[in-house]
Amino acid sequence: MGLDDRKLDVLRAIVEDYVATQEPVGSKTLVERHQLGVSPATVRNDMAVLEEEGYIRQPHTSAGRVPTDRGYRLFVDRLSRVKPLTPAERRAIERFLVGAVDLDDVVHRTVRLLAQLTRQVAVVQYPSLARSSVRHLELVPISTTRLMLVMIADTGRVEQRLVELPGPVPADDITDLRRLVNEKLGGKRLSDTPPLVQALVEEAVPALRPAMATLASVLLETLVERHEERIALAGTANLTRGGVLDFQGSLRPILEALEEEVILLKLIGEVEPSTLRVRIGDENEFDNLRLASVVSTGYGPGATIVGGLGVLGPTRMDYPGTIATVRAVARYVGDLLAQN
Amino acid sequence: MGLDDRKLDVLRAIVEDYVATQEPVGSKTLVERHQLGVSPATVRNDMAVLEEEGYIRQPHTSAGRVPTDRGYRLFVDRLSRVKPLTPAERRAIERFLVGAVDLDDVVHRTVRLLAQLTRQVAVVQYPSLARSSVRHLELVPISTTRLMLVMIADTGRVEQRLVELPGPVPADDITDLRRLVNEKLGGKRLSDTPPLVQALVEEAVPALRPAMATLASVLLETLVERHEERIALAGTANLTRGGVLDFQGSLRPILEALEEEVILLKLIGEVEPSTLRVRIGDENEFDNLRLASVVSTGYGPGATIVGGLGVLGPTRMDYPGTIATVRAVARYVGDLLAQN
DNA sequence: TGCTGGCACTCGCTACAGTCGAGTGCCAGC
DNA sequence: GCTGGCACTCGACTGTAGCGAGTGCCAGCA
Repeated sequence: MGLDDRKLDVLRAIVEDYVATQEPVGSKTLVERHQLGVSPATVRNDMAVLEEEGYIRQPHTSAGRVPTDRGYRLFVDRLSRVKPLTPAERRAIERFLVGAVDLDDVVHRTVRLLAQLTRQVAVVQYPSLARSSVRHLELVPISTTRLMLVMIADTGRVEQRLVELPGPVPADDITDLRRLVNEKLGGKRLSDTPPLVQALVEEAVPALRPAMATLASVLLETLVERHEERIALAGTANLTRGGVLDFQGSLRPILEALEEEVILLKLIGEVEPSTLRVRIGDENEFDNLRLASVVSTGYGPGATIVGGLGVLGPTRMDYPGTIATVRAVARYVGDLLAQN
Repeated sequence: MGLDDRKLDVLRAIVEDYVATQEPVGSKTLVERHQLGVSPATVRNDMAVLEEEGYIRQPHTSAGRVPTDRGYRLFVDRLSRVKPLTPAERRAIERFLVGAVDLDDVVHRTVRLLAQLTRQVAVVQYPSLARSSVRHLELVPISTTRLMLVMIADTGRVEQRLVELPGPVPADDITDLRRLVNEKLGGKRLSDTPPLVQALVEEAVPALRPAMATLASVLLETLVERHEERIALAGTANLTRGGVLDFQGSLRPILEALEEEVILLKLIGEVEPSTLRVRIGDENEFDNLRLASVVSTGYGPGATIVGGLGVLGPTRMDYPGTIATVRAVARYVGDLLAQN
């Protein structure tokens, strides 16, 4: 059962060659291109074992071998050697990210950078509101019964919602409301706020309670429960690299998945601290992504994580390179956020 | 040279059949499906003339005819009959757009609705800042040398930028700054503001001039000149309908074009009042879109136009249906904006 | 003059047969 | 346990043939 070192070498060689050439790789070309020190026949025997164990397969009887999802998994877990970024890549990252004026700017630059470096589809989640705390809440009167609630989070995230008040509220009262919400919610994590928000209503003077109740419900419903996450996407054109071969000729399921924020969030949003996740083909919980792999990680200032980012591509991707790039970009973005 | 009525009927029939079936249409099937009142041989003669004039062409010698870009153009201009929306479609529009709480919400719902109804790629431009006026400018202190500038436009558009002040500014002075900018810019069109913004600096008391100058430059550079437009996109998966036939099998150029905001803005952003534009294949100024058609129009409350929206699809698209849908959605969105 | 039926022709599509060659599995021998 | 040799498989490619949708042209007719 156990795969000896040479069999693992063979698997690694198969993965590397197939990723590079997109063509099923045979025993002869394998020994030509890699220093395996044995003959094609020996390699064939090893291949037979690898196939039996489910790490590689033959597209047709008289063709070379192709890695299976399971083969890529083993490759990623135990065989791939770390591929450090080239100096050019490091410079590209720095040059791309300095000069970002704004969280929006940071996110957009990051997603384009990732897409460009990995030549794949890149996805970046804005810092999650649930992981942010309130820096400031601003109430801007629009008319006597309408105001704009603007929330600024410590992560730089800014969200606004129109609030339709139950009745006219004079300017002085708005000031009171503003003071109260900032006093009670300022510095608090949004995920901890629901009880605090409820309490707010009780603490308001009776005259302000209806207005505060509306404000509270807007805060709870729209900022915390719904729509709270945002996503940026770039590089969809990269799906067409590698011709019709990847994704079995139909981009449709992939493009459909990319349109669903919910799916994207699941892909890159579930982040444990300092972990990088690789999901290969079937390991994805969405059927549409059976032919794709996702490399994702969390990012944030210092050790805390405020959001996720990652890339999506064909299972036949350069895992070591992609992993290195995703990790590096996440670190740079984290540093950038820490500076603010 | 002139095309008599029957030849135009033949062209119309060819376009309609080809759009419906995706297959080159021959003289025999044409007379079977349409009441042309003449024999296939006659139709063939007409087709020969239409081909000579460049309205249709033969993919290969022994195939049926296919409309050229020029043929579609004639069809759109003179032959297509208006196709009213079905009640179901009207209902879908209403159901989809009511309950939008927010400009962001309106735009997102609109773009998804358009994509769904037309089954094509939909593009919606946020209300242009250049066509909006300032409702309110809010300055929210973040630290002593930093503040968040939040601009609320009458179109509902909200933009914010971080402003790095040249030195510490006390809270009272912030209040003065806020009052001043609102006094001078409130109600003004952003496209008219550059001279006003310059004047602002002179009108500030000397102590506030440096801060005001920074503020002014942020206002000018980031709100007016750069990044001022935003775009929402949906329905890219629809590009894969019609299999490999449309777009000659390569979505790449299309996807690349869709990633460039500049291109999208050119496509749907250049709007003259109450005009609907159809650009067919070669008529597009971007090479990447040689195989695509774009149907776009402006929208806005009442007669004014604040932005553009439209759809992009294969040249072989249902022009009458698409045109009707785009027009209807634009009107509904305009009404929605007028209510606010 | 304009429409029509008839007819020969074109040419892409499909099916089929044959060849080639990359790649395999297996086996005997070292 | 590795190796060379060998028979075998099967996809890719090529060439041929028949089919059929569709055409252009022409003579005849209203």
